[in-house]
Formats: sequence, structure tokens, C-alpha cells
Amino acid sequence: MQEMNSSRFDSILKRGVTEIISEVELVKLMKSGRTLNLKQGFDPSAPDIHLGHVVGLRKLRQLQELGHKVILIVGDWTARIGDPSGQSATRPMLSQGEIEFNAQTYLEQFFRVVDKNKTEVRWQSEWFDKFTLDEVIKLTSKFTVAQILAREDFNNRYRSGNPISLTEMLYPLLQAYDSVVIHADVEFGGIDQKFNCLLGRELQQFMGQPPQQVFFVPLLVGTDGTMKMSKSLGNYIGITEPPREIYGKVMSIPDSLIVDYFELVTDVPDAEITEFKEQLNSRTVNPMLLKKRLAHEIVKQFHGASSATEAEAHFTRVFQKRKTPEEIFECFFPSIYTETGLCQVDIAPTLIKEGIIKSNGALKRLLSQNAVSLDGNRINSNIIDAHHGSILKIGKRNFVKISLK
RNA sequence: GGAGGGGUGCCGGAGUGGUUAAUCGGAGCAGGCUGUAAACUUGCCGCCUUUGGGCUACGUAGGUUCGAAUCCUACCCCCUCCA
Repeated sequence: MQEMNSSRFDSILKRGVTEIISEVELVKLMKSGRTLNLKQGFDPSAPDIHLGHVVGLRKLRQLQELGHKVILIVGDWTARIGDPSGQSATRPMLSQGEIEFNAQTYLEQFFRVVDKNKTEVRWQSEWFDKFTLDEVIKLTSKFTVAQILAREDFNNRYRSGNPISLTEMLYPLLQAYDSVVIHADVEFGGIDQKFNCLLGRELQQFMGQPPQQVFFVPLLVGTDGTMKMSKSLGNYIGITEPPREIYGKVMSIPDSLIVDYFELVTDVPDAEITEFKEQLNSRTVNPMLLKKRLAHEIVKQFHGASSATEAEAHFTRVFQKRKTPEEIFECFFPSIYTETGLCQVDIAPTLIKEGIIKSNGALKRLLSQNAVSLDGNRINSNIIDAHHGSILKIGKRNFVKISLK
């Protein structure tokens, strides 16, 4: 029993963790028997959770299982500023209504990973709405410009002559103040949040609190294989996406990411992952097979085992064996004339209406590139002789069953 | 308060009167090859079209011109430096 606990413990502290500040202190806290306040922030301008976020959320979940409590902070004030981490773009402010909608969307997704019963949700507006200029001045007086500029991205922007707004400089301070309000014991963040989290420690000490410990999780690389996963880059896998979609997206990641994904977003035991690594290095396994396992695990996590099996079967059938799917989206195509027994159909308007293609021009391009087929035969005109039940394939993955009545 | 720089297609970024729907790179899409991997390779990559062409597009609104992303005027926005 004791053994199991310690290996569990070890896995929490090591697997999928970039850095812990400070690990010694954290272990002490965890052994103290006290219920710890685990701080997690959420930016309501980006409500959809993808696998990149899941890395940290899984950590929260693991610690909850040890009895600790998550305090989720809805960053409705910091969202007005826009997180300066990474990008330099200034974001538009959101309306209260949008923020609330986003928060709701987020929470629904958040609790697919994190235990709702051990979570408390707090809004920054609870404390910042009441903030006076006096308090702002007190808060800002604790830090120097040099301190803020020490932060890597600010520093880069400053030196390369790019703008940094004052409000952006405020962002880390607000985030730090959150830690004070909720008496955070542990904060979680991607490694790009390092500066913000460390500032929280400092501020807590200024305010006479023990500094929070910080768990930095790695940034998951997106499906493109180079950039960190993010919605704006379009290289993400959202946890609410349909099973087949998730499965397919996982299959499209570069081989080099397989091990990372296993480690960061699945519960596959370390021993097995080590084995996978060896097999990959010695090329004794087709990476594609490992990826199918990975895709299955990930789909299972968010949609359950039967969905995972179904998504896998679909993938195998449609993309590996290149057969048509079991069931195909059927839509009605008006026929133009029916002189010869066959119905002539112009597929363009319906496909556009259904959103399968963007425009007539787009369809023409696809037709001229041999990307469209009818019942397995390439076609090159949008006027076709269709039968009821004919199957149209557009591009790699769009199938439509033709209904004439 | 002063001086200067800039706003171009999804992104970056050329273009300073016509041959520019706009060089190039990235992203994306499609074909080939494959394992929906990588690499490679070919094509496409504003909308409509009876394929002849039409329309809309280079911050906004006007103007000059046979013709403007390119010139002029006004306006909006952004940035840098000096104080």
C-alpha cells in the first residue's frame, strides 16, 4: 500500500512535468496532510479546451484524487487585458455576456477532466470590481519596471522596439494578486506562464503569506508538429470534437510526437511507454500502429470505449482500406431533367448549401484535380447522371449519399 | 509639443501609374507516393459566369487620370525616436 502510494506520488511529480518550484517544499506540503488549494486560471476569451490544456488539467485531477481542492479562477479582468505571454497582439475586449457564455462553455469542458465536487469556481470580478486606485497603486508599487522587463517576452519586445502597453504589464500583477486572494498553495501552468506564477510567489510573500508552489507542465506540440497547440494556429485537437475527428487528427500527428502524447495525455503506464520508445528506436514496430493505440486511448478518455472502437473501425475502413463509410450523410439533390431514364443532377448548389464546398469555383478546382468521384469513378463535371443512392466522394474525407426524392 | 515610419489577400511580406486578382514565403486544399507520419513531387489557392467575360479587393471617404494598391485631399488607426 505504502509502495503503491509512493510510486503514484512519483508519477505525479515526474510524468508530464517540466519543473516544480520548489519540489522540496511541495512534497512537504503534500505530506502535511492538509487539503491544498490548487490554483488554476482560465482566460474566458478562449473557452474551448484542447489537448494542450489537458496536460495541466490531468495534473489537477491527479492531485484531487489525493484529496486536494481546485480553485478555478475565471479571469474576467485579465481577459480584458489579454495575456501578453507569447504573442504581441492586443485582443479586443469582451462583453460581459460573452464572458459569461465562455465561462459556462469552459466549465462544462473543464469538468470532463477535473472533479467537479472538489472544485470551487471564483471570478476575478469578486475582488477586482471593488479595486480602488489606491489599491492599484499599492499593488504596482511592489514591483519595478526592471523586474517586469526581466520577463523574456517583454524583454524581447522591448529590445526589438515592439510596443508593450502599460496594461499588459499589469497582467502578471493581477494574476499574482489572485494567488493572494485565494491563498493558493500550488499554481499550475504551462512553462510559458513561468514569470506570472513566480510573481505570484513574490506578492504572496509581500502580503505575509507563504509562497505558492508551482507546477509547470510542458507545452504540447500541435498536430503540425512544430508549434505549441493552440486554437488560433489551427493545430489543435479539441476535447469536444467528435470521436472520429479526434481519432483522425491524432493519426495525422508526426511520428516524433507519439511518445510525448502518450506521456502527457494518456494513462498508459510508464513501463509500456518505455517499451514503445524502444520499439520506435529499433524500428521494430510500425509507428502507425502505436498511433492507432494512442488515438484509441485519447478518444476513449473523452468519449468512452465504445466510441473509441467505433472511431477506429471507421478510420480503418475509410482511410486505410479506402472503402466508403458504413453510414453516409444523405442529402437531397434536385434533378434537372429525366429524359433518358437517368437523372441529371447539378451537384454544385446542394454541396454549397450543405457547406461541403465553399463555392462553385472551389468545386471546379476539385473537379479538375480529380478529387471528386461518383460511385468510385472519377468525374469531372458538376452535372452528373445520378442514381438514387449514388455515393459522391469529394476530396479525401467528404462522402455524400445522393437522394433524389 | 517636435521629428519620422506604417496600415496590402488566412498570416508574414513584395509591389510606388498600365502587361497586377496583385512577386515570394508560410498555412491550407487537391493529385502522385504512403502509414490521413515525415520527406519528396505536381497543381490549386477572391466571387460569379452561357469561359467571352463580369464583379469585388490593397485602412476609410472623395478626387486627378483613358487607366491607381501605386498620384492628390481629408479622415481614422498603429508604431518609433526626441522632449
